[in-house]
Amino acid sequence: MNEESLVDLIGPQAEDPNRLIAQRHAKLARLRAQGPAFPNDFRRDALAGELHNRYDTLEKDVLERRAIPVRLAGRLMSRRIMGKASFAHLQDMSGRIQIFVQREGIGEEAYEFFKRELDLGDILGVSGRLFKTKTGELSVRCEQVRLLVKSLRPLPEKFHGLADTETCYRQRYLDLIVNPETRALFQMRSAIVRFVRQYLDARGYLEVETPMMQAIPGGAVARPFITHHNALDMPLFLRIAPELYLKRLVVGGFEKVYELNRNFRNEGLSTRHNPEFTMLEFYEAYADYQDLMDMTEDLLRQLALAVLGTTQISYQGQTYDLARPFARLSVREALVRFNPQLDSDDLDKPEQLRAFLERCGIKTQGDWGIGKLQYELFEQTVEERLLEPTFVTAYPTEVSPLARRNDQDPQVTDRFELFIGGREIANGFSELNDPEDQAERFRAQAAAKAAGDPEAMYYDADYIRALEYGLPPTAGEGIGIDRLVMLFTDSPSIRDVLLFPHLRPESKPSG
RNA sequence: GCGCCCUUAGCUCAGUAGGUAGAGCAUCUGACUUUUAAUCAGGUGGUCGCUGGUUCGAGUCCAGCAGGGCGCACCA
Repeated sequence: MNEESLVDLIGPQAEDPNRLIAQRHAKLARLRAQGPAFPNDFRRDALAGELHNRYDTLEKDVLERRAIPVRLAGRLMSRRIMGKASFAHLQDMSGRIQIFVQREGIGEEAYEFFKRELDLGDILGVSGRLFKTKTGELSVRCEQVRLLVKSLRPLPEKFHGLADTETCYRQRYLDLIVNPETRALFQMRSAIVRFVRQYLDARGYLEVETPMMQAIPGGAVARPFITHHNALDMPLFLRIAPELYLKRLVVGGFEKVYELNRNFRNEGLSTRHNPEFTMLEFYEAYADYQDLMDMTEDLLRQLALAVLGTTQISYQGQTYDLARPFARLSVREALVRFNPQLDSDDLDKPEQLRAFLERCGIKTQGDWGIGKLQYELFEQTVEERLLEPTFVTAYPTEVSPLARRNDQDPQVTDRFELFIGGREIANGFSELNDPEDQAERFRAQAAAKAAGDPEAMYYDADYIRALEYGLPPTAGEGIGIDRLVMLFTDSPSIRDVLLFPHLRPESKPSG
């Protein structure tokens, strides 16, 4: 092409510093000159993946005889031009299929257009008939090829794909176009979420939606995001958990409820933390934490079978078999087992326990009670070593402000956490439904907040009022969906399982 | 917030000892009617993240900044 006509056609865009983009702008300008450049009148009647499923096994000559007509649309992902015939691959939501374009088949003018004006990344609509090449690949012998959308930016390389992690996160659409593993991962995520919903629905649970914007953030120990409602001129908090609302619904008579949606916590980012993340919480009346452990074990087993086809899951080089019964042990047992130097009697002696923590290099605070000390020691010395699926039970009441006290030992709660691969996957407990006990624990939390702990809970008077009407004996549980997906997709970072993970803003979009 | 590492063509990556920028793919020109990382011949393409410093000379050495990755801390 000559440079004069290029500037005439498209003006300043011809000066795009990127020559590849400028060339495509020029092609689009020529297209505009001939009519609507972004048509929306092409209709397809087939998908690449479905055609493979149906016809890959059909004999070459049978396929040739039947001459099955198809209309397909998709993105041009590869192209091999050999004189008067060309092969290319179209990619749609279901996969890829090869198209065969001949001058003989679509006419001289259309073939020249195909050779001259199309680029990788363009979106095409084609019609033709199915056939198999001499190497046996199911393909479409095109009778028509239409350009539906001109792609103005070149795609990443066809062979290596897109490898730059930052670009994958910032421009996930590109990652999805060129990296089939990324597509597969997010399809897997969707399958996991779908299965979880079906599992709970089949057991009579009601899916509900409770407020994401709360006047009093509750249900977890974490810092909230704060926003402001203009008309009401009041602060609102993005929820850190739906827990207190879900239990209000159990008070209201929805005896099995769940919510699977986003929580927001104003804390650091890491390979395991994103400011917004997806949590499943479910509550069942007339059940206890033991019932939930059994159910969780079954859920994960069924889930693995459904989405992976096996109970064996591989995570970062380790294999775990979910078919084997999950280990169960108490916080106390775990502390003793993983801290052989620890005298188990010292677990109940604040001074000795604090000294032990300090010897382990764990910084303690003066207002920590025995429960907090035990919990910190557990987090620092046990959690990451719980590789095989393990339920840990009997968490200290001091660190479990919403959980029911154990009848034999009120210093601990009827609570469990599930660990797999050293990561917390689930947290559940028999719910505290004694309104007076709950009010007392809220007061302790509110005191801690007043004393400067930004993560301590607020006193939620309406929640206490709800409990005063009577919360049935109930068990509830939260499962971090992102971490579950990480586990099931062998992903080392939470960003790999979030379509659009949180990143600092780009200084200026480029490329 | 702290520590370590990374940033070179549209993409994937090289870049020696400080001496003025390379490959493959993509793109452009030409050849080619069953290719599939098509092939063959020829060409274009760079603010080496940004700013400053050292030096006769910096992609390379130093400092600051930005973005990213990993770890720590906080947390799920």
